[in-house]
Amino acid sequence: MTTARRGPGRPADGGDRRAAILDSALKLFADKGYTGASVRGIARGAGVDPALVHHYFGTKEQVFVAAMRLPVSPGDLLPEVLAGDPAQLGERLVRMFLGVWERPDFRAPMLGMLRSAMTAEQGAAMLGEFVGSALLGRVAAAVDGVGGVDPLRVQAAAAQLVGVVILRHVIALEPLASATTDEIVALVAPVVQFHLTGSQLAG
Amino acid sequence: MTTARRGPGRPADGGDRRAAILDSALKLFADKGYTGASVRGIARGAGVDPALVHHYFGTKEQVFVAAMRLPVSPGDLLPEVLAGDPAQLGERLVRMFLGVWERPDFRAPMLGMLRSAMTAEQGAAMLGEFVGSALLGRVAAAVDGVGGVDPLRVQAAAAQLVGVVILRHVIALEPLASATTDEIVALVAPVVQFHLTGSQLAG
DNA sequence: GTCTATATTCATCACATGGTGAATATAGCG
DNA sequence: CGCTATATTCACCATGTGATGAATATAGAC
Repeated sequence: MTTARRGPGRPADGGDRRAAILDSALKLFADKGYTGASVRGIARGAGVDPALVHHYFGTKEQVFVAAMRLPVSPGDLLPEVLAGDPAQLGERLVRMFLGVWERPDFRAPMLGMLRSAMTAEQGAAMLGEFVGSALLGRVAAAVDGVGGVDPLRVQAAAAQLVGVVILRHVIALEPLASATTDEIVALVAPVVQFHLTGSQLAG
Repeated sequence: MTTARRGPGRPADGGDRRAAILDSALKLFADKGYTGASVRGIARGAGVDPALVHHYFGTKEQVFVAAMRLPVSPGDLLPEVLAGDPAQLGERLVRMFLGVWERPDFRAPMLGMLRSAMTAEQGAAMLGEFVGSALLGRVAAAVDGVGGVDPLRVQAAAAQLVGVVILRHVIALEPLASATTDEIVALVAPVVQFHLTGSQLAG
């Protein structure tokens, strides 16, 4: 029996170590944020020497940006939401937002960025600026045709959504954490619609 | 000139080192969360040897609980909010909540707890349980007299408030971060009222 | 004035962190 | 075959971390 080699040198089996490292990094960054996750922990999770992490990605920061790549740029999802009857804008937005957070390939990196933004004060600014201009700005501009909406109103809508995600996916507060998407849409879509368009809100 | 002593032994001047440590700890925990703040950093901020921190408080965790003490228990503020015309419940709640976050003696510890809860997964559970049962539960029970409100609705209201605080005080997203309390109340109070009582919401 | 309690620092431990450079083994090309 | 590029680990380094125990100086009680 040829016992599995363990030591320096290229191994005979070509398991994809690089992918394993990315997986492990993704999970750890999502769970503990940037500072909470360690290169050694990532390596351990991938069953690999810490130096290999540096070999592939360079610095820890580069591991982070590599692991946080989203499968689709968030901005690319917006047109689909913004097109259509403005009276259902709120619902479409909430549905897309919650849906994206249900997909593991989105949720993990977004959790990582969110958790990191809460601590690494520099990351907070970056994320804030991105979300603020790249996403909220486009929503604001698209809502009203010409004038757009008061940015404060858009941010109030964003706050409602961010709050739901934090209570649901970070704090895991019950029953919110186990509610269905439809239940949450029913509660939150009218609020978002109200914030964005000032519509009446029926209970 | 009697140069200020520097070295071991009790100093002649009796500056309140203990309070200085608590101050420094509060600021650091608020800025960086539990794991991000270090005992050495706290000591440095207080102009003091790290061992003195341990001398006074024992472990880092005990420093944390000592520093996170709020001037008033949040539950004690609730009765004032819950009493009065139910039609203005949302506004009273939002006003109190935002007001509390403007007071530095509240904001610093709450930021510390929030930032820590986002990382130290154990802290998230604790905070979630406390907020969930001690606060939201009482609001839910008080709103409708007998039956109370669907907890999901209460948590949707909480999400709106939490989201505002995070965008305003953690991410510091403009213009939300610089908006006046009254502006935010105008936007958010109707939403909270809607969530809690299902009232109509006029734009 | 002596004695004890307390405030403060120093020296140190054991361990984790991010990172580097060299060693070693395999793959793949000529 | 030989040569080079690559994958992988090993052995370190400098620094930061929470924590402990001893040393030293003052305060306050008797």
